[in-house]
Amino acid sequence: MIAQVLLSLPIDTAFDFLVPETLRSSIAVGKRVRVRFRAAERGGIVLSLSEKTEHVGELERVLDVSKGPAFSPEALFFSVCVAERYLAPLGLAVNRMLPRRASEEKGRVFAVAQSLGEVSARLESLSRRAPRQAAVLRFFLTVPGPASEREVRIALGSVRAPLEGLVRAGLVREVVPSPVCPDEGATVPRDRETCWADRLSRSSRVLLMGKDRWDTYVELVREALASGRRALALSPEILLARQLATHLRGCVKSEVELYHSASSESERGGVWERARRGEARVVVGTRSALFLPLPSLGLVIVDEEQDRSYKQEEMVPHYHARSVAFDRVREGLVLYGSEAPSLESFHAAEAGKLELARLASSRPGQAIRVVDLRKERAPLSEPLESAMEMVLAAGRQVILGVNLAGYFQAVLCKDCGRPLRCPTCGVSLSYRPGRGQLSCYLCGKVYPGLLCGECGSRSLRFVGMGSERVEEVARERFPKARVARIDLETLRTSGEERAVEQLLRGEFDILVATPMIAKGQALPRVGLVAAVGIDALLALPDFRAAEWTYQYLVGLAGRVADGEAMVETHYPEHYAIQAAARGDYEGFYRRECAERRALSYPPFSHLARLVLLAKSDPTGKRISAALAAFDVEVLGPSPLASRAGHAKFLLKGRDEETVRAACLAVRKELAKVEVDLDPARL
DNA sequence: AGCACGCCGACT
DNA sequence: GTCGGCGTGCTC
Repeated sequence: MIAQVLLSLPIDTAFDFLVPETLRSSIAVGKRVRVRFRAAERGGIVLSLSEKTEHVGELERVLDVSKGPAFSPEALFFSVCVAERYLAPLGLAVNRMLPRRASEEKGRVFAVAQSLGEVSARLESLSRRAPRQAAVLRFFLTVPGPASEREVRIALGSVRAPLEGLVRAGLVREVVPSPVCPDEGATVPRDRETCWADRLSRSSRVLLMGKDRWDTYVELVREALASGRRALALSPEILLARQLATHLRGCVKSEVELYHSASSESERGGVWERARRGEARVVVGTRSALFLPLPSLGLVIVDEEQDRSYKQEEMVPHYHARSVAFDRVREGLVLYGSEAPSLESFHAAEAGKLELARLASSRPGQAIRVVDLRKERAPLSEPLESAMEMVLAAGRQVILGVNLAGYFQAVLCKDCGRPLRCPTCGVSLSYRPGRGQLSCYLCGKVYPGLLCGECGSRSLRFVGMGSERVEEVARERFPKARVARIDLETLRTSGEERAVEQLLRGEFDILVATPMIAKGQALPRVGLVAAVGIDALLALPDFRAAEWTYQYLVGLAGRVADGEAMVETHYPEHYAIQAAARGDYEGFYRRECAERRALSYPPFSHLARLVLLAKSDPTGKRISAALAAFDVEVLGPSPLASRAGHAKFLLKGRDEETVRAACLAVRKELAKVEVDLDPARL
């Protein structure tokens, strides 16, 4: 027997290895194996098994078959398709999707059996009476979803007795994976105008527009479970995934698993294996959850489908979860949800590639009041300040959405005019007023001395409003209000859990937040949201800047259920702001389509972004020459801000296939070229 | 990836 | 003359 193995190397080809007699019963397609390759031991994944080999010469033998997480053949096939579609080296890409370790889940699995309120109420008395039980209970509160006895034991030592005690007290219950779906027979409302049951049974792709989409998700998940199939819901980021998982847990009887990149390797491995064994029926996660080996998957939800986080930028494969989700299920429903869809998706709906469904029950879009900053002071204009006063006086909350973290949005050199950037990250430097120094918020590097890195000038201009500065201004103007701030930095220091808790419990009067706040459910105690400093977003050098602006404003306004939304801008006439103010998606869509069509940008073309790393071709001559044979428009080479000395190209082509072929030709000509098909930003 | 091989520029 | 950079090819 011979195994074709994809090694975790940046290579496309699989290599043949001999399967020894002793491993024949344990080896299978999708399993992780160890092999000897080039006199070193390496890991790999079994792509296929056969009796023959094309290889001339001796074959090495498979050394070991892992007992840890493995692909199902179907999930492996999907992963290979994604890697190929995005021109990623198969070996690396596929190996990356499979978690390395799984918590050895021998033994029983338990979960909290009562509501959070009930548990916390009982926790206090338990702490005095039975401290071990209290410790175990606290452990369950810190982990998302159920935990095995072994996991608890690793954290707390021997826990057999306290666990039994908690089960007797009814606070914790054992989770028994049953072959029968627990939601079978659950009543499903069928009086909706759209009959989702039909859509689940055949293959459909739907774009669902509107607010309050979570009710529909619940209905669909129940429906999928009732027909004995699995459901997967994707969120653009961990925070939202966690909230959606909590919501679903309260609504469906099945366990809801959470899967994302911040979970530990063994947690991910645990979910992966429960998925493969068919025990995980509902999974909520970020984009990587798409590769879970869920058998008979009947429903994939892509919530906030317009979000850029669905694109994997930092690692290969540079896949777009929204695009590949389309092909994740054969028989079943892929549902894209958004209140302000991406142009690509709405265009697909117009072209008949997606069915369009609108939530009739949905509340109308929140109107947004536009404040003209040419007549008002920033960041807190007079209309905004008086609205804040009223809302605060009524005991309700205010959210100020700022586009950038840090103090100022940029520091410019007065002499050479350039914005000061971090040489390694390419992003604008932030100014720390307390310490009087410049630092990079991405890598954290501090640049001593207030001077321009390019020309050495000491005369600098500080422009725009970062979240820290807005926070400071808010504190000055409203000294009695509790002012909180959420951005990457506060999340890092306080931990996500606490930040979200604080947000939901509402321990603030004024919350200053970066765009991460501009998605998710409405917050009941919020009476006013305001977009402050939106102009920097509108001015971004990316053809999607207007789309992002529209989506940001709609998302931010969506956080207020009953109250007011405002936007401050120097450019109130801009169509993105005007359309967002009216809640007029289609008005925005038509206008934006005209812009995109004129310059043939997506959805009227397909793009690829090439980054030239080879030193032998610094001007990109060879690339330009290789591209000449293809029907693609080539923009560039242009210098890459994030990596000094490198150049980038942008390719535009009529269809994805043409662009991919052109990229392939470039890589054949010059190996050291990074290819990003379908980039989410330029 | 990591290593061997082979090709051209500046150096004890 | 070579040392060494980098680009290319190969690995079961």
